[in-house]
Amino acid sequence: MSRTVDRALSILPLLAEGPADLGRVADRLGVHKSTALRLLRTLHEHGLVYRQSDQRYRLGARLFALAQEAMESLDVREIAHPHLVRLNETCGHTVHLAVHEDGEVLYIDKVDGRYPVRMYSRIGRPVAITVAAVAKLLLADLPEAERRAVAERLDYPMYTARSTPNAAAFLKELATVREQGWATDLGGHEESINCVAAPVRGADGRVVAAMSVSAPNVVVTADELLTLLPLVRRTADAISGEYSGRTPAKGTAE
Amino acid sequence: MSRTVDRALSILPLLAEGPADLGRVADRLGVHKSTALRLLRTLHEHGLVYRQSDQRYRLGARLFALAQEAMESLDVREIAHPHLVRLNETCGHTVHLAVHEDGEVLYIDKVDGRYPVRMYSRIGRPVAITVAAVAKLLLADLPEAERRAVAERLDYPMYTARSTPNAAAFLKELATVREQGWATDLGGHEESINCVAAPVRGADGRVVAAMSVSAPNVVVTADELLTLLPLVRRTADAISGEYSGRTPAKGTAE
DNA sequence: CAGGTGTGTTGCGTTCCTTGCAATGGTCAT
DNA sequence: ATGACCATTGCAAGGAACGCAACACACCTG
Repeated sequence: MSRTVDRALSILPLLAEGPADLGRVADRLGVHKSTALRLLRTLHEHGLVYRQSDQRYRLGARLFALAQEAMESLDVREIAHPHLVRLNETCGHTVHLAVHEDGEVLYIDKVDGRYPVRMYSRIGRPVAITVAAVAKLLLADLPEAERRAVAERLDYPMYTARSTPNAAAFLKELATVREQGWATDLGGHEESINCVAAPVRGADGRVVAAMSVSAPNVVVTADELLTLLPLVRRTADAISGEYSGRTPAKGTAE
Repeated sequence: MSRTVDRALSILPLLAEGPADLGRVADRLGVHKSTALRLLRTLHEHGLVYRQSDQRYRLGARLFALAQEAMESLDVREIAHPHLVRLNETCGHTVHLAVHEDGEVLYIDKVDGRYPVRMYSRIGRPVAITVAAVAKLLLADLPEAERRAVAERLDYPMYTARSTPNAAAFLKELATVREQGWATDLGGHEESINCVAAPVRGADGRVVAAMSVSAPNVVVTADELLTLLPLVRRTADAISGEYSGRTPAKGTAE
């Protein structure tokens, strides 16, 4: 909507790929160097980009601080965290918490399990939206029309043979998930990794977040992992209760 | 330098304080609502702000992803992490890693200790720059003129009775730190917490990062903590060696 | 139900800011 | 020294962002 701002902001993802010098930024933006320079300077003044000693530009410090503050204002995360830790201590597996935002699903918390899980998941990173159990839960809760719109818009990469192949299959899966109130990902992202997930709901019953437990095949089979479902659901419900103000949170004085 | 971009970027810290509606944003920026709307829309398109269900604006998802990627491109962090973990396992205390950027010092990694340390430190958060041991090391390495300039510009909040009171005292402390090649914070931030820190240096000898070990008085006295200094320095040196490419990093296959 | 107040949103003319060019200044090789 | 390459500056012209005012909409309130 605003060309100048639009260009300036386009610099950020560009720099996220790695440091770049002025010429490179100008080229990638398709603008004159002097233009790029002024944009970079403005970004620099706000601390969003940093000029390293070799004069190239990098993403800057303020970005961390902003992300940090944004993260903290997500109160689901604060509330859920101790529950995730407890669940992790009980079952030993990796636990994730994710939210939906503007057609993206992203992890906002993670507690690593005992067993190394080769998962490409990091806090703040977008989720493999077509296959992840948490994504299914979050999207399944959208109103019919929006769900359909999102499903049509997505790509369906075949990470494995069991990945969701297309929009139709995805919508069908979402219907199931919506029905049963929980979701799984059985080797749909990484061949050897299974997940089971449950929704966190707000006071109005809408799904505000989703949590999952992930474990590699070599440690527990999919069937064994499914036996954890009741525990996962109970944990999610506990978070829901606390989040919607029904349960008064015990001993979480921070 | 670019008014439009400048205004747009000013919205981000504003929203970091918490969600705000259009009117509020316009007021705080000192612009007309229609202007604020266009800026917010542009930010929204780039995913930097998110419009929540009550129509108010919040910081958005892309911010996390960007911060995440920025973090990953900091290769000191990658290299240092296993060393921090090892150090933490050895001594059991909380370990921090910090860098300097444009007059700010911020934590880029942290490994929590066994003993709960009531420290207001988070990854991505600015450090209490006038008292933190890591900050002293990073600033002590600046050229004389710049060091002086930064010192004059700072505020000197008295967190405790032992906080650095003013620029003169700070510069004196920096001189000492520069001389001895390590730094401490003995109750200068939190009455009951002591830290000891050592610098990580690049191939050219300049300080690129600093790491510290922090522990509460009730667990170890300041004197006891100081006995860890050789270990901390050795760890920092190991990171330095690996970072500057002298030591080939052992068994860190990702 | 009419009328008011608080929103967010749109169209448009004017102005000022952004743009790209060309020229300058620096730095590093050869 | 010389040339290549990069960042940086001043400037004139064109376009885009600005603020205004009017509209749309929801929510109270009498």
